[in-house]
Amino acid sequence: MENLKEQLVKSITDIFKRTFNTDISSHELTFNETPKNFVGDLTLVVFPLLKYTRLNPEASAQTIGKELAQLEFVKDFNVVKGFLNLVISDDYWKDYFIAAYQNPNFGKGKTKKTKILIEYSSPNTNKPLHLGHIRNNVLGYAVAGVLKAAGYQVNTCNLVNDRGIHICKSMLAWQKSKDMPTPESAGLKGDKLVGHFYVEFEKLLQSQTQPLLKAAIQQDFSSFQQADKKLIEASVFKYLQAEDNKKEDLLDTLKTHVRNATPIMQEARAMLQEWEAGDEDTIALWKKMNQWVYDGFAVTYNSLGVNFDKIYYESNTYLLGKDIVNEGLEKGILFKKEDGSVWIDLTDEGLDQKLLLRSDGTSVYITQDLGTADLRYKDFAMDRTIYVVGNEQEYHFKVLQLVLKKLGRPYADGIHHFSYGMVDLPSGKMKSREGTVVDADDLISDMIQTAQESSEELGKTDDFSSEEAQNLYKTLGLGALKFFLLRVDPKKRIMFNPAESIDLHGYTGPFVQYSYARIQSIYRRFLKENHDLIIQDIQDIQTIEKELILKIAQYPTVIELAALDLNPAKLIDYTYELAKLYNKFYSEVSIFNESQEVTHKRVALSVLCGRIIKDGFNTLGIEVPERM
RNA sequence: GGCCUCAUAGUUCAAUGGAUAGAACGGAAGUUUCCUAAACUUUAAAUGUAGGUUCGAUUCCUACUGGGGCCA
Repeated sequence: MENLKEQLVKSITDIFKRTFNTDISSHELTFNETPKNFVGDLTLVVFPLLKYTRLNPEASAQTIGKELAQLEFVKDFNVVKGFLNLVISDDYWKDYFIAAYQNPNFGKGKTKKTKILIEYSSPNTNKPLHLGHIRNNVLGYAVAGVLKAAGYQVNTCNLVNDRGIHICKSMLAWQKSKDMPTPESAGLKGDKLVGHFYVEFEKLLQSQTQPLLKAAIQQDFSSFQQADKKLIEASVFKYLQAEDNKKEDLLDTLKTHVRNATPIMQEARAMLQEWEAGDEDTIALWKKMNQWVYDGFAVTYNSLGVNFDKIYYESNTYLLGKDIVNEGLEKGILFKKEDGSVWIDLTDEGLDQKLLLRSDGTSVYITQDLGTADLRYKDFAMDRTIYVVGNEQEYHFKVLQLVLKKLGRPYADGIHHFSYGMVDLPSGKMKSREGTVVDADDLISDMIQTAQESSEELGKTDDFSSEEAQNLYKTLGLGALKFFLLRVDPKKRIMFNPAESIDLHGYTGPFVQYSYARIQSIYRRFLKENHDLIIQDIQDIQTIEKELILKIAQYPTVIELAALDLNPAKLIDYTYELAKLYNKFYSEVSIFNESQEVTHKRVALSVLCGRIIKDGFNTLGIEVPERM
């Protein structure tokens, strides 16, 4: 198909040079697939070329069409308004099909030198993974797969946020618990156990905040420490004086200040300082609890089938970030305020001033990201870095890239924030405090369960061994889940309704998987009755077969475009269209009980469709079943 | 307050500025002596409002309305 378009572009450029005496560039030529209701395979849009032809649309199209009809593979053409529809000869499609069938790398892009590093997943270690993380992981894996398929040199990494106040909160709550349980003693996955104590901390914090807040609003500040008093007094004053419509926001601010002033928060901050100072007991506890979390994450990652070439830990990179901040100060790119905090001024870039190091010298998120960025470049020397991170952090990444640019980092221009939309519930955003978070492990097992119920109801697995059946349920359940997450444009938000389980019919993973299983069934039967598949003596191709070949011919372009746009949804959509068209083919024609030539041709066509479905799905991290 | 983003059938999603806006679910009506009916066929149903740019706008620009987010 690409080849075909290239040849057409070349011919048309020639025609314009010869007939109209102008040079036109290839990007002025737009080819579309001819819509169903018109005759043809490919359509050239002539409107943009009128300025060169100085003829009306019909005449222009006619002129070009007559010339193109000279080409061997252009069988016929017709003109409708400004659209030139080209009919490509059946021989061309037949040859294309045979070549594609014989090419084991069909669809793959040419090997490219560009090295790309993709960071995805990047969890915090204080809570278990939820549906939002699943979207991140599935997208990260799929983007990596698509880029590999397009020929890039791809590595993946995971940056684990393993240090900070949030971890200390879980640690502190655990210490305060009566029995200080382990995952074994509690019978819980490690990440769930640590997450449980994070929630416990929040409860404790809440119980300390409420009375203090009440007192503060009644202007009783006796329980606050001297250091907090000023800020809270001011905050209360503002709140009491505000007009009604601003009260809610100001109350939130006040609440935050009060939360920070509670004894429990002070304890947590003290623990973080001990950690940073390298206190042995604190470090030991931190290591123990993080290990529980990693063991838990490993289970979830394994179910999802994702993996990484390298895992970075912020505890190893945050100090590097501080060095970089110092470097920036020396170079005069950053500046220090009176209180000792370090900032960058980005007002010239249309942003504002941004904090890079707190007055007490502790690092903020971006400090660590600077350190990680340098370290990664040492490790991979990549041309492009793709950060798979939610769109709530767009501002953060703008700043990160600008800071690195100002510091003259060679990799700064290659940074790309792959900004994906949040997963929303009908009630709005997932909020852990309100208990509306959809847990990753729960959702995965729900999906597998749903697939099992559906399969059993249809009696599909009656003759399966129990291991085979379990594998199928997993393939289908995860296929449905991943397809559901990948089918939407990554930039857009996804709506997930926990009350309805993810569909297994229609525009879904199992639909495509079903087509694949059918194809395998056909191929198995064919192999029982035949030795070799002979495609050399194909005579002619029927309409539905040609439709399939045209769809097949789009595959390389789809891979290329999906990589260019970093959009796996394009590949998802394509696999669905191919499967749908195959199902139509399957119901319209019979494959066996035909002449040998026809049977071989249709089996080969089936096998090629199956190969593309499998290849496309595997690229996206989705499995296909041999039977279902 | 400043900045970013989204708005398409009842619902969830598509549509490099191109022809009569596609799918899926849900609704209505059909298909099984034949390779897997988790399928196939037919059918009803949508571009938030008002302007502008263009041969042509769901797409680009401006304002408005209504969601979501970020910064302090």
